[in-house]
Amino acid sequence: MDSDVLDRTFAALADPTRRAILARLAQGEATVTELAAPFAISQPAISKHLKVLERAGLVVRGRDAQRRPSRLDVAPIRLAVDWLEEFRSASEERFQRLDAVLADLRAERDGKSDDH
Amino acid sequence: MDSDVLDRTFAALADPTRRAILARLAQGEATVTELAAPFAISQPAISKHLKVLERAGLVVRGRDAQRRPSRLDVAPIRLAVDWLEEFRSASEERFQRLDAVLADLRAERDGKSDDH
DNA sequence: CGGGTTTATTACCTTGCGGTTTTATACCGG
DNA sequence: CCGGTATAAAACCGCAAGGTAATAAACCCG
Repeated sequence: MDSDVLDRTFAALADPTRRAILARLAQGEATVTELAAPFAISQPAISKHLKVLERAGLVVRGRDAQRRPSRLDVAPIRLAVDWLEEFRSASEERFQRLDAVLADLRAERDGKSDDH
Repeated sequence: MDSDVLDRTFAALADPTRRAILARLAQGEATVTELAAPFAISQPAISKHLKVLERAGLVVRGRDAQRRPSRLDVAPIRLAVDWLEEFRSASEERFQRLDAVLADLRAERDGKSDDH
């Protein structure tokens, strides 16, 4: 299912620490300790967050000796935005149809005949 | 904090049942039983999902006798899209800077022929 | 009033999340 | 080889999510 990707992506985004990590990674690669520095939580907690981001495909990890630098992959973000945009346009389309109906009613009331 | 809104919005979107409910509501108001019909889960489960969507501000509920029709509010969606777009543009901006650096390096190499 | 319909509430279960501390692993440099 | 550094893994905790079944509450209609 493609739905699982959205599940994991939205779930990954639903945490402020993880969003901050992503924002930091938007500036470029970073190691775990670099990522952990701004936060008041422990290093294993950050590693867990990274694993969540990795499972969502938002983060890819490399290897540089002891370090495991993380870098971004925005592909899942694109999928999420696509879903949101399609959803929003679907709901707006509905309002356009509603507007059309209201316009028809107005036209009929004002005596103008057959237009649809 | 404005972050809580994002937390709740992304968390609400991280469930396929809730995304389906939202897609259904994009077509117009619906009652709980109407929303529950397509799913194999019980009515209280749907009511719980609706409460999650309501807490995220994505759904507003009315009253029509026994019925509690749900309708959409896309405002939190807009916030989520805003965050995603800003994030994506931030990461892309970084790649532009990287491109600029690489171009500089190339220019220097081609110009001064002063390699090491 | 009383029965039917719609929805919410309650109590409960299981699973997973976000955090901790502690311990193990892997690697570098002197 | 040894000490320091960076990261992962394990075991545990509290708590909330997502589900169930059963019951209550609110409302219409005959």
